[in-house]
Amino acid sequence: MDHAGIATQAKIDARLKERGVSRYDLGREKFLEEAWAWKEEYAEFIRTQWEALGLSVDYDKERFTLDEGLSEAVSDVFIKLYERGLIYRKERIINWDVEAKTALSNIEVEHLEVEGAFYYFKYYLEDYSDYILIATTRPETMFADTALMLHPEDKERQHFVGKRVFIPNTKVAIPVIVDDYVDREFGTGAVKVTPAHDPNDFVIGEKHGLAMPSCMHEDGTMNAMAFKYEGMERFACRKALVQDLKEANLVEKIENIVHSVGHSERTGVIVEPRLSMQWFVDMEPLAKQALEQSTAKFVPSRFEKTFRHWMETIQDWCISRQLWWGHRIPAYYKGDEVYVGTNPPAGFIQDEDVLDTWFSSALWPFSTLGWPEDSADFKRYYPTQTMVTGYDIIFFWVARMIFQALEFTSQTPFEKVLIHGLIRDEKGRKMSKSLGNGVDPMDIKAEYGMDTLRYFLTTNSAPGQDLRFEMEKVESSWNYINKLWNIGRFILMNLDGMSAPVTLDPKDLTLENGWILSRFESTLEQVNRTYETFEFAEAAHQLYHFTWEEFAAWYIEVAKLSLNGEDEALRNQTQTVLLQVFTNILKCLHPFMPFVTEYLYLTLPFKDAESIMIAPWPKHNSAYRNVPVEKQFETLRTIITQVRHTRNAYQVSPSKPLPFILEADESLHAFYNNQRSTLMFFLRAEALTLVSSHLPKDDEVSLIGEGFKLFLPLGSLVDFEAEKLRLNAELERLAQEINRATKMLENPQFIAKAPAHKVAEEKEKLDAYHKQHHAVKQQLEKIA
RNA sequence: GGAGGAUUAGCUCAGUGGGAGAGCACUUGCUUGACGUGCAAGGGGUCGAUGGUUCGAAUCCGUCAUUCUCCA
Repeated sequence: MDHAGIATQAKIDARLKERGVSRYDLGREKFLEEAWAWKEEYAEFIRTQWEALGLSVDYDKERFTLDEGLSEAVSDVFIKLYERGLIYRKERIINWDVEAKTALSNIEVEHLEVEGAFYYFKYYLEDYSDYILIATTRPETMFADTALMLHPEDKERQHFVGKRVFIPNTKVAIPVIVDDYVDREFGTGAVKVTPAHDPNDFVIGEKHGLAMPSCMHEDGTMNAMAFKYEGMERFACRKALVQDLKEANLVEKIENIVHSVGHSERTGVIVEPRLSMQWFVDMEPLAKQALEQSTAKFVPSRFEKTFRHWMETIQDWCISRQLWWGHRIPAYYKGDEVYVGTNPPAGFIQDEDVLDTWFSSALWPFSTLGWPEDSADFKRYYPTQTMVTGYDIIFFWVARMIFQALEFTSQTPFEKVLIHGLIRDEKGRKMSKSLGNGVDPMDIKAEYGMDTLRYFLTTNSAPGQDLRFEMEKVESSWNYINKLWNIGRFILMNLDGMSAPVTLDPKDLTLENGWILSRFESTLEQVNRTYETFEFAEAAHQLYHFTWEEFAAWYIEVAKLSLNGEDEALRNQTQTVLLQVFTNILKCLHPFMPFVTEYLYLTLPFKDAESIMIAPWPKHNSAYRNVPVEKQFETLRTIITQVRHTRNAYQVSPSKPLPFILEADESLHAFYNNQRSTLMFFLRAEALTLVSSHLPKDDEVSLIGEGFKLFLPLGSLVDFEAEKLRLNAELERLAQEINRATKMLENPQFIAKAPAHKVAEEKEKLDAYHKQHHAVKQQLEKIA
């Protein structure tokens, strides 16, 4: 956890306000006591959430950025950077948050388009003989103007140079100077210089040795320089001032514009550029080093560009904050003397300010492991493997961790950076407090359980892509978990008479047992591969499909026959397969839904560990891979599906027993006889006649596939003409397929350039299509 | 001004060189001994437009359009 300097201090200030006191009444020491109490309270709250989320982290290694060890690391790094000349203290224009009353770094400022105006004011010469027109968007800063500036080649207005003009409606006169910094094309071609209120003007001010007064207090109200406006809030002052100048006929015009204005990411207020003394990190050498030496691999890789571009255009980092909650800067002053270190000489007083929270977060990968001590954890775990965070945190955290790690440990702190998207609301909007469209994970937990939320989040997110919160998908996740639950229930209800798992010899497996074990092998392969590459949604999709469409919809249904049968050996084999495959599914799903998988795992008998959390990951067993068996089972599936389809199309009840005639090559009769009971059950057959050739009749529907022709005597239900149309349509479809494959295979370029296995694949397909086409054609001829 | 996403079924989104996929919604049927939170069978898409690379492009490259985000 980090100490979230500004946010936390704001919370505590608010709490104190309720009690009618301010932090200044309390004093720094008492205030920090309050802050620590607040921290303890919220840390406990966060821990409760980690637990609720089922985070499988090493809870013993919890750290806090203000812990003693981490604080030492911060101090150490500050001092070393100072000694290396990479930290300096200077007066600069920084981004000032008038509400939090502290400096911010550049990236804590959010630029928003807002409606504003260009105000054109008249700056009269001291003798009122003429005036210079100046356009400004921030009238209220004019009291701190210290010069007007013209371009050296501005011939028309050369007579102003060297004279003085009045700040409008005041008796304050400022000089007119020249500098080719002025853009003659922009605005009125003349600018006012307000060094303490604008970064560009500050540079000019330094160059020309101008005074740098500020006309505002730190809370954004006007000071004595603003005369009658003293004490007014800056924007109230702007309004009153413009009104007064209008009345004094000092406003030429007002042009409404939309422009980009910096807002504090912390408090939302408009940031005030303010001249003040702050500590900075000199970024150029650190950024250069990071760009040259970082070996961190971003996933998805395009974020590497984001990182590099930011590093290439980086500005110095303002690290001091005018707060009490944080790491106090280890710098001490006595008059003009500065001491940076841990043992200040007598009479030196420590800097009042603290460091940016991110300054300490940047050290996280190594400070949490005991650095700067050469600790056992540091030796063992550093550098780390994977950093996981959102793309909005790349600048704040990832980039800073990388350059600090390279500077202080000479290593990239992690191998990979996994970047995820943000969760948006149902309408695709960013969740925010002001819109009130946030979703509390604990609400979802209360209604659907945490597994549902986790599964929804992980399976609906593509790498680096935002995710829309959708209740339908949450429900769909919940349905899936319910399905798993019911599968578990079914298995438990069907383990009667099982004393122990039996050895599964691939040679002795029933067709369905061989099929599901083979299918699990290829599923596991995909799951392992996609987990490795962080494609979690893909891994989950594979498991979802396997669980629902293959294991539940087909395997379990077929397995019911042996489970309810008389053959004990067969039953035990099936029970073992059921248990083995289901346990493996649970293990593979455990990272997505830890709670329900653990519960089901513990409920099952013959488990291989005390908890699924420490159970071994499913192992590959290539002996189970069996492509011929998969093909055979596919044939059964095709036959059953086609019959179901036909019943549906002819509106024959799914349960009405029918006689079937199955025509197949002699070589396949053994197989079909073997599967006779399965076929008869799923076809709801009153009879199944196996023949080598069959002469079809008018009242039969014929279903033709690879390796079979199936005839259903549906009697008067059969519309002879409709059947012909259907078969012709089938013929047409097959002809198209043949055409496509033939064209490919006749293309010499394809044969020459395509990979051999693709060519072989197409040949196989073409072969199969030819056979089916022939069979359907024959059928049509026979019935015609 | 610079950079990067997105554009695929009615909706929300995956897929990223070899015959268009999911969830939800929709249509038809089902008191099937785990599950109606379900079961079975379906319908629905010239993958934003255009040019190119390739034997082959939704997928790679160029241009344009619409839209979102980040940086300045």
